[in-house]
Amino acid sequence: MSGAQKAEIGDRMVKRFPLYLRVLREMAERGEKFASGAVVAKVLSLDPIVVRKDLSKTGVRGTPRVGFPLAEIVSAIERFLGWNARTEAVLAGAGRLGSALLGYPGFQNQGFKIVAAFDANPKRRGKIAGIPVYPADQIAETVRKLNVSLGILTVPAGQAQPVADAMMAGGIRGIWNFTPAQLSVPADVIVKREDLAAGLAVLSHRLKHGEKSP
Amino acid sequence: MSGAQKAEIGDRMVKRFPLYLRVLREMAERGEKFASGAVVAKVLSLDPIVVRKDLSKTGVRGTPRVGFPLAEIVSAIERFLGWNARTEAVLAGAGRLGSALLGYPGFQNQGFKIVAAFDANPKRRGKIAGIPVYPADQIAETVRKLNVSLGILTVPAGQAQPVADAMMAGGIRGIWNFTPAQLSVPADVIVKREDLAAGLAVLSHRLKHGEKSP
DNA sequence: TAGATTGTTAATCGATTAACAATC
DNA sequence: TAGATTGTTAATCGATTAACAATC
Repeated sequence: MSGAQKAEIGDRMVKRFPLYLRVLREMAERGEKFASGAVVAKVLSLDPIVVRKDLSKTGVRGTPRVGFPLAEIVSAIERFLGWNARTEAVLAGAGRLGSALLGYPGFQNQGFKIVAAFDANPKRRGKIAGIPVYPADQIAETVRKLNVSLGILTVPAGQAQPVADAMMAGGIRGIWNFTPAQLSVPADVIVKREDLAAGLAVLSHRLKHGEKSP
Repeated sequence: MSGAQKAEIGDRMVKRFPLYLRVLREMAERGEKFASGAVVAKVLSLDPIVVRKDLSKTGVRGTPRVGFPLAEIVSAIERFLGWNARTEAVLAGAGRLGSALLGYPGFQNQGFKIVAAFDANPKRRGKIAGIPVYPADQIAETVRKLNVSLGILTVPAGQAQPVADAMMAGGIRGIWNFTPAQLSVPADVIVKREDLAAGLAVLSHRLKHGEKSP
């Protein structure tokens, strides 16, 4: 309530930053040097006040009538998200969804790289999209050896907890959970659930009850 | 402010219903007849007040010390989400992510079925997971013929708008957009964006700034 | 009955929106 | 200068949390 830039940063805000980053990087690629929050807001159909306020959280100051210095604001957002340093991850469950993530090219824009995968099924061993797939019983050991802090779960729901346990035994600190399972983890491990059903629920509820998009 | 059950229903609430549904269905399968909000809350690590309040929105009344009648509450939630009737969908872009969705078995629990897919690449024609893949130039025509109201976009970002346009030309009313593209659609078409980058942003921001999971 | 659980009203909290002065 | 845009403070809104009476 007194320090430099207090005011908590909520998930809603954090989720908008990748949008800003994408637009701002595009503008930088086009050779522009400054970006006004107003333009970014228009492109993303957001309220300019929101954009202004969010961008101010990066610490970068804009200049009226001109906007924010592009190079600065881009790298400030990358720092803010932790996307400046490359984060390495492992993935467990090289099924359909797992393979899709292994081959997803967008991750490199997000300072994010999957360095190893695991699967219980011997048929899925070898390499997928250039990433080696190891047996599931090597998770803890490999995670420790590679010193990876982030794990992706794309295993069947029933396997989620034991596989998460193995990852944590290897020293994983964050889990991106694509299964519907409710994980139990110690307080210092961060879990982010990615819930397809939730998105579908919002869509079908709106479709049914005739609401408009936001 | 006066009618039966007013009080707007927000996205946050809607997103919780699939969680309830999963837990409640499991309990029903185990042969139980009643479910207390308290138990559901515990299983999902939610505040019991939230669960109580959400469930009351279905219109089903619980009885103190006993809970909610399972069969009733399950079908009320299904109705609420529009998952009682089967919703048919088409998918455009049968790449890695598209194929993963085509093969995703969980959709049938969600009253949701993909009946056709499209891809510009002739190599991807035929059937994937039993679902026929047609040329991309047949989108509008096929959507109209099958009378489908929901479309899934897993095409490259650059294709998103024209493909969405084709879907809408065929009469699509809701679009589940897995691309980072910002779609422009008429007011009566509902778009739900599924944003992997947003989830990753929340996770990496927490990992970086050492916050705890909620 | 006693105790657990529901349903509902009120209080708190956080995020969005509005308003406006500062500034280039 | 005039006008657009930033930065910030205040007002509004919605969601969560707390409190408690009702009831089985």
